[in-house]
Amino acid sequence: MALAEAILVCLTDRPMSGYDLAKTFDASIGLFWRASHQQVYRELARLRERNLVESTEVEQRGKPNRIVHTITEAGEHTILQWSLKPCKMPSIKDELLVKFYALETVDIPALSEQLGVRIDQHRGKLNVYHRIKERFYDGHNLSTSQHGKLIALTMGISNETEVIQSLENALVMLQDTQD
Amino acid sequence: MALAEAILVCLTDRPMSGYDLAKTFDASIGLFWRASHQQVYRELARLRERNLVESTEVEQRGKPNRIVHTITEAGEHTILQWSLKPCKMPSIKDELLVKFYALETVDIPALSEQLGVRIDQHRGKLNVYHRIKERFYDGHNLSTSQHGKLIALTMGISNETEVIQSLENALVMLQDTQD
DNA sequence: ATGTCCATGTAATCCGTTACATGATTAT
DNA sequence: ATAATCATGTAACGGATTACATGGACAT
Repeated sequence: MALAEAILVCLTDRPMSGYDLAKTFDASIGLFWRASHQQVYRELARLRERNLVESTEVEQRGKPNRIVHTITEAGEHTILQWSLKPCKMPSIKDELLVKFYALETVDIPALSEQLGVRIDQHRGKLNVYHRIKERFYDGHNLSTSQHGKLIALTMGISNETEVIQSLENALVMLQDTQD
Repeated sequence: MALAEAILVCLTDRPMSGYDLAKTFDASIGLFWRASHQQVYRELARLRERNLVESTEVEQRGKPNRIVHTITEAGEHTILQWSLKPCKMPSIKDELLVKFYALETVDIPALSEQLGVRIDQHRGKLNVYHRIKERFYDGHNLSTSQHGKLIALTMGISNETEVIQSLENALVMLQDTQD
């Protein structure tokens, strides 16, 4: 149940609407924890019930009103308690690897193509990481929170770099099979 | 809905009981797709309804009877069709990275410890990969299916190796923060 | 005209986890 | 004695995905 905590973490930065949060889960923190807008709205309702966030409606002209959520002290306490508990290993579910596992039963040209697509997706992610790093975290005198984000980003970059290499290698190995 | 396909893939190797499959999802194919025994049993019931597997009870002495599931032609056709469709990107959910993202609000000694635990878990996985590779896939003249499994395993090994390195690096960066 | 952005949600379904339940055999 | 292994499942709950729904503003 770490979606609750991930949302609270985002709100330590600044108060946000559900819409803002959904976008955040599509970009920055979304690099480490994915969530759809439906999940975000549902979880926000729960957080409000548990008094971990406070919500106020803000009127806007020409646009729908926003409901802005602010973390409470109880919310910050929840994050600290959560930070003391051990983390689960991320659970692996990768169809592409299952297809390699089943190479005999699978269409190999189709798999090659899917490998290519996957490589492009990881290249895209790597580019995003690089751009974020250059824009926000390349200066000196980083705050603690910036430093943490930089560490996470650094892990993301080296991981994507490695994944791209090993997918490219797999593509070569796969083409060797076809001859 | 790739659990169905992952089960079918396992059954292309040989007919298996739910218990066998659960163990397989805890080891070999479980390196790329995790599933609990409850999931396996529920999905097997569905596969039987869709006529993608056939199930027969085998009597045993001194042990509970086994229900052995065999893939049908329709089941093999399902795998082939599935192999033509694009793969989803694996969805990322890593609490540890979220904690780095929230470094300001988090207990740093606790996070350090959790990093250590995580590093050990990945070292364990890497050892398992190496042992499997040495035992089963280090000879020559591999069949197509063995070749596919070797490719998947090779990706697993280089990924784990890289993850361990970047977690160790993160530990150093975290200790620099504390001074 | 068409589509995208803003902003909120509900409903249905499916997937995943945790706990419960049974009961004999074999190893320490 | 105690625990692990073999072997099957059910039940309850919670998390995630997909589709549906609304409606104005603004750009092409």
